Amino acid sequence: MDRKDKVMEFIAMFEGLRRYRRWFRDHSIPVRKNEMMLLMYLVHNLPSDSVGMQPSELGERLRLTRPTITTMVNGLEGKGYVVRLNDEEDRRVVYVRPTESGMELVREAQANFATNIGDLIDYLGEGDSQELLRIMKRVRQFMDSRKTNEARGTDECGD
Amino acid sequence: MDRKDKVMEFIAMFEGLRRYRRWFRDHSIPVRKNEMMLLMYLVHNLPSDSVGMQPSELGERLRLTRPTITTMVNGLEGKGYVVRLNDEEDRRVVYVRPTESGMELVREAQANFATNIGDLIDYLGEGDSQELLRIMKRVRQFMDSRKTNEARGTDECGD
DNA sequence: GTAAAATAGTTTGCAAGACTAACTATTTTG
DNA sequence: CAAAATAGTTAGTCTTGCAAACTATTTTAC
Repeated sequence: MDRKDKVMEFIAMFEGLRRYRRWFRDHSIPVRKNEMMLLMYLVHNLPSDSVGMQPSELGERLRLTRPTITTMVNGLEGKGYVVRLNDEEDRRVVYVRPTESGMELVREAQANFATNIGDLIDYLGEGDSQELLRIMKRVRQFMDSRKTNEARGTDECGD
Repeated sequence: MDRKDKVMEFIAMFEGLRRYRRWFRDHSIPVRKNEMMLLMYLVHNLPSDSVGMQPSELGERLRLTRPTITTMVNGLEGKGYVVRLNDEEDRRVVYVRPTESGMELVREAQANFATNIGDLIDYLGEGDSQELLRIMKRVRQFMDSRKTNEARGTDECGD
């Protein structure tokens, strides 16, 4: 395959993927989709011994800027799905922590997500879905290294 | 791996990817990114014997609604990168066609895209990049079949 | 052969998502 | 201790994309 064609195929692939969230547009959930994603990330990736995750760390993990995280956390906090906790050592620091009701919301939403994404996993089969995850982790690694290189000298992720 | 974990991994994968476009945020290009994507699609997928592509078809291919396509075409037309042509047989129909300057813009932008995505392809290597495209085509197939099932009885793509 | 339905595209108005720049409050460093 | 750095927030804005309602044309059904 021609190099240029391959680049175009990659672009088409990424474009097609960007709108995957519509699969599980669920009007019944009481938070926005990006808030739901943040909450799910938090529930699944918060170490059990940890009091919460900092907005700045959430931003890095999800590739979003801090102001964006602030807005999302505001929404979730207003509805009682997360709480903000202050660090008494370093009073600049805030920890975000899901509440019981936040964890419950994630459990409910997961049935919905699992149906759609589960179907995809079934469709792909064990081999290809495993393989996809493996390769996509490498893509993510590439993205992260690229971001680090470009972030020199700027306040934040810089783009 | 637990089924629920796998679903979460897929979600994290998709989320991380959604913002891939920032790689080639190029402030020098004189159109919006979504307009650029439309233009690239048009230039690369318009059969050489065809006078242009209909907005409705563009919408299907790119998974966007017709009003969205209208807006994007307006932007591109205003800057002279595409033209609208009327079908004399069926006067409801419009064809969108890139101009010379539109094709030139795509050629220029491609150097930029090729650098970034080309680096990714190099990073992944021949095997994994080929494999990724193959699996992602299957993901897209799944998405398309899913969309068709849900679109029954609605005006348009329905979500 | 015309009235109703369907189709193609557009206009309008809006909501979600995410950004930058500028700000406050704290902590670290020279 | 003053200056720089860090964490988070606020304010304002831009992009993307949608749904609903509209116009114009063509097809269908009686």
